[in-house]
This record gives sequence, structure tokens and C-alpha cells, in this order.
Amino acid sequence: MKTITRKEEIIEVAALLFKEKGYSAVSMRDIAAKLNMKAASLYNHIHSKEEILAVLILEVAEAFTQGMETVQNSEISSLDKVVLLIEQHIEITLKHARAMAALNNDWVHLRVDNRNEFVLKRDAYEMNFRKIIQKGISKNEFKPLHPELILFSILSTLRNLHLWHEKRGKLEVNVLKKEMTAVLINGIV
Amino acid sequence: MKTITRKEEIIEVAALLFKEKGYSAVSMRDIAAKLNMKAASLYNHIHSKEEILAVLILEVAEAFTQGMETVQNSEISSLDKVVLLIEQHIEITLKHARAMAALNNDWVHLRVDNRNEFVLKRDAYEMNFRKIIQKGISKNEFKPLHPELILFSILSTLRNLHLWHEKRGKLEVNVLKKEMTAVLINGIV
DNA sequence: GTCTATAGTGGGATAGAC
DNA sequence: GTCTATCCCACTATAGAC
Repeated sequence: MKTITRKEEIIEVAALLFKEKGYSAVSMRDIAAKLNMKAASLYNHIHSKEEILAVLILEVAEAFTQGMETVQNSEISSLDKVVLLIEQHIEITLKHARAMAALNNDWVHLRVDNRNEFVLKRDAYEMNFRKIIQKGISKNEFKPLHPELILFSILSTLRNLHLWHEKRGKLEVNVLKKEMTAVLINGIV
Repeated sequence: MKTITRKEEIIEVAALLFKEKGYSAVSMRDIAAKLNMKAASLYNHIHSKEEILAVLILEVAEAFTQGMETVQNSEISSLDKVVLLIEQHIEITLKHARAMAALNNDWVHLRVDNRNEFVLKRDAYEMNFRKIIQKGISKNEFKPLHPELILFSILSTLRNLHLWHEKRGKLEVNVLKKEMTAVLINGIV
């Protein structure tokens, strides 16, 4: 039995609203209204609007960082590493569905310190992903395309998964993983 | 010699700022400051902040709609249609680079009438794209994957091209078209 | 066409009663 | 832990002088 605190409730509701309208367009009054309370009462549970955003974003960023470490430490081919990263990305997206929009768009509104922490993590993740692709190319596991283009194509698809999954998706997780990997790795023809 | 009006100048600067912080986080003061003027003066050229957003978004939406018509009217295979759509998407992205962020994220802040117009166009575009994919699958030009997943994978990559192109890109257009098509159609292995 | 001044609204956040 | 009341500030937009 997992009990959910008021603070978690606030963050959850806020994430939903951020997803719909973006961080800046959501007011503390909006968040409070969805919880049938007044804006002032929110401040008994959180310190600021920005804190909500920071919790949301940094939690997921940490999950990605952890995942990348696991993958790097496993001794498998570059191709298998990429497959693993794709599957992991799907898992994290499904688990933190509500936070993904903030992660993609609203991180710019973090306070400097939190923003720096996030950007460092994100850049490190991308760099490590790029290295795996480069190694794969040099070992002839991947086609000799620009690594940046491969990285970009995979990441932009995965980073928007949350948009699509709620609208059409609801594919069973394993089917989703399988087909997504197939499309990203082997193409569509 | 193309002369640029003050109105166009305002829209251009606004687009840049919207891209950085999102529509809601950009104030008329911000826009004015970048043009060395006062916010009040903007209103001699535009009627409202929302008008700027509407011009930006609806112009690009129209370009996509036109492009889709051209493709539909050409008598080529489904595969060639998809290739054409990808190339077109790249061209439009490069031409309207500054508007792409608003198109992806800020359309929610359009007034109802403009928002409806946009959503209709976008949905029609996606529906037509989906039909092309479905036909391609039924003719064995594409693998028998979920059409939604193929559509999503292609579109999310293309819709984020603007993010990547400014950061790393600057590939020559034809190289970009060629490699992007290769990745999206044939995969990376 | 740009300015100053300002109206009118709504934002984040705090104080203090209950 | 929630409320009312309120502070102070920033926002969009308008009026009217130059």
C-alpha cells in the first residue's frame, strides 16, 4: 500500500497541467483549483512553483542517467546497447508519462542551479549515446551515416513517445518495444 | 530586393523569443526591447500578442497542407510519396525555422478560431500521411508494422529537426535530405 | 510611428486567524 | 493544513501627446 502525500498529489496535478499548457501558462491558482484548495495552501507543502518543476524534471533526468550507466557497464555489442537504451527509454516514458512534457519543453524555466544540473545530465546522456553509435559505426554494426543524425532520429522519436502514447498508443509494452526497436533500427521497408 | 516591414520584423523577433522560452513566458516588453522600442509601440503594427502567434503558425500549417496536396496528386508509389513528404518537410523546416517551435508547442495558446483552423489542418495532414502508409503496407512496400507507429516515428523526427539543425546540423540540404530519408526508411543497420 | 502614462487584470508569495 | 486578505509586481492593451 503506497500512500500518496499531499506534496506528491500537488506535483502530479501540476504535471498534468504543465503538459497541457506549459509551465508558464499554469498558475498556482490553477493547480490549487484542481485540488479544490486555495493557492495559498499549496505553500504548506512546497516552497515555490519552481520547486514543483524541479522535482518533476530532476527525478526523470536521474532515471535516464542511471539507465545509461547500466548500459555502459554491460559487455554487449553496440547494437545491443542501442536496443537496450530504446527499451529503457520506453519504460521510463511509461512510468513518468506526466513529466515528459516538462522534461522536453519546460526545463528552461528552472532556476539556474537546477537548470545547470539538468543540462549537465542531459548532455552527458547524449554524449554517451553518441559514443556508442560511433563505436557501432567503426565496427560496421551500423551504416556509415553521420552519428549525429542517427542519434537525433532515435532520440526525437523516443522523446515524443509520451505525446503519441496517450493519443493512439496503448499498445502492450512488449509489442511497443519490439516494433519501436524494429522501426528505429531496421527502418520501414 | 525584398523590403521587410516593421510588422514582419516584430513577428521574426517574437518567433525567436517564443522558441527560447515559449509563448507564455515572452512578454510584449521582451519583444519590444529586442527591437529597441516600447511595448506600446508594437500595437501600431499588430493587434495583439496572439496575432503574432497566429501569423507564425497558420502560415507554416498552410505550407504543409499545400505540400500534402501536391504529393497526393502525383502518381507515384507509396514509398516515393513518403520520400517526397520527408524532403518537403525538411525544406519547410529550413525555410520557416523560427516558427517550428511555436508550431509544435504553442498552438494551444491560439484563440479558439485560429486554434480550430490549425488543428483541422494538422489532423488532415496526419490522416493523409497515415493513408499513404496504410496503402504502402497493403501493397507490401512497407513492413507490416502498426501504421500509427511508422507515422509517429517519421513525424516526431521531422518535427524536431529545427532543434537539432541549429545545434549540430548545418549539413548541406541535399546531404541532409538523403541521409534523413535513408535513416527513416531503411534504418541504421 | 513612437512615446509616457495608466487602466485593468492576474501572477507568485506571505501573514496570520482558525 | 486550509483559509481570507493582501502585498507587490508584471502582464496586455489603450489613450492621447508629440
